[in-house]
Amino acid sequence: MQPLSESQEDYLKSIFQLSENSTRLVSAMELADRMDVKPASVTSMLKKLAKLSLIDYTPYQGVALTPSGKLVALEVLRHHRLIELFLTEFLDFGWEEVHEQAEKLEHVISEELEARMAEKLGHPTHDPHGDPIPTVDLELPESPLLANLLRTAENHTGVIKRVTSQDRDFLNLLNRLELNIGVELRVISQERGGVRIQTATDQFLIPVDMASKIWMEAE
Amino acid sequence: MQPLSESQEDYLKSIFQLSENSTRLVSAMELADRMDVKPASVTSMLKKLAKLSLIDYTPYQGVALTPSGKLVALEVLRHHRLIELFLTEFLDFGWEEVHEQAEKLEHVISEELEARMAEKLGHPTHDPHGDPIPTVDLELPESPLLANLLRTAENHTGVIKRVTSQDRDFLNLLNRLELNIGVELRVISQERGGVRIQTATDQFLIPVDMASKIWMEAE
DNA sequence: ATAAATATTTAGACAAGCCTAAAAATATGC
DNA sequence: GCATATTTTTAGGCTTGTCTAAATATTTAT
Repeated sequence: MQPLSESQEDYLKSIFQLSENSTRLVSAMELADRMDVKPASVTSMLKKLAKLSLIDYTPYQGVALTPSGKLVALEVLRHHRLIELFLTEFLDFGWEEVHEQAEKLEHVISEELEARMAEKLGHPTHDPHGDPIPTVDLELPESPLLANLLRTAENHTGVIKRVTSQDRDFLNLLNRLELNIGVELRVISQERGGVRIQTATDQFLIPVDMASKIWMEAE
Repeated sequence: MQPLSESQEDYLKSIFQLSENSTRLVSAMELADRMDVKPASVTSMLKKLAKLSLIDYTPYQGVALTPSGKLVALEVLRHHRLIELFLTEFLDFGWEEVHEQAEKLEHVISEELEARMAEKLGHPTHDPHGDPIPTVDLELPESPLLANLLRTAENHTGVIKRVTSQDRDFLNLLNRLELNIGVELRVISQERGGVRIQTATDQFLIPVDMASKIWMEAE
């Protein structure tokens, strides 16, 4: 198999992530939005990826990864997440800074460099945002079942396990609130405006759209 | 100034390196050879770089960097050499492995990542091959005067300070001969076939084309 | 069920960076 | 100094990945 372009890798990665939590097909619009590209561009790339048997593409219906397309996506994701963790662990970057760097680096690191980073990091299973890192065999590691903060029972105490956003401003906000991966908090109440929580030092009402990005270990 | 493409950066870096040890202009052929591209492609890129005021280009004569073109070249070179050193120091790569990785990474690391690597490395002045690393102000550090092994006096004892080749096979050969940066050797004799040297453990006749890549601190 | 709205695809264009082939300029050898 | 060889440029073409505008398909709402 010939090497894929960075753009092709990005499309496959996006298709994977858009379909990760469902079995439905991914639409052209979704891809266009996420990749910040016009729908017409998506269509033309989808035709190419289909010709390479990396996706199953039904015009007007949507797209799904084939097994080999999924492997490519997982490989890129492994690079991305190892890089993010490496940058935080060895170069003192904050979790809010590493996504942008990783977006570029993920396409240019060799398998050898991937392997060395994994080794130095002790073959980690999760990146600084709590996202699972595909194994060297390109399987997603078993993650404990997580529950969204919006669905965490009142009075339950738990630990933040994952934050599903790469938005710098949002992550910066969480930094200032000391709401990082591993932090323990208690849900005081679920309210129409969001989730009222108690941390070691403070009480906050976390607005719905913020809370929806925060995941706790399931009870 | 808008961001340059990887290709443009590569051209500027090559022009810099081809003209580093002389004041003469760089020819299109030289560039085509070094960049593994046809001369016609060089011409068309030179026109673009000239329009951006990154080079002074006289058709049929050759090309030289302008001050701003030189800054770009030094920036890329700084990235390249910091990356090489980082890979050897922190990820256990050999000096023969790092050039290829750095060729790709040099174009995609942020200024922030450059700064963190420099800091972790203690603001180094030379890379694993003994090549000088441009400072953060984009000036080449003062290097002690070096003498080519071919021009090192018989019976002189000195230390290998620089190897001006990135060829994997050549560097691998030097590894097996234990002829690395910092190794002390004595020149037994300059011969028509090369340089006969004495290391801690062995005697070798280093062929001319190998010796010409090896540099010793000047006497 | 059909009209209106939305999503998708097609058609055609463009920029970058490469190519080949041919023309033009420069350099070399006798 | 002229003929030949070499180098460089021009002209035109190709691929990748994007775009806009228009055509077509699908979905939604009445």
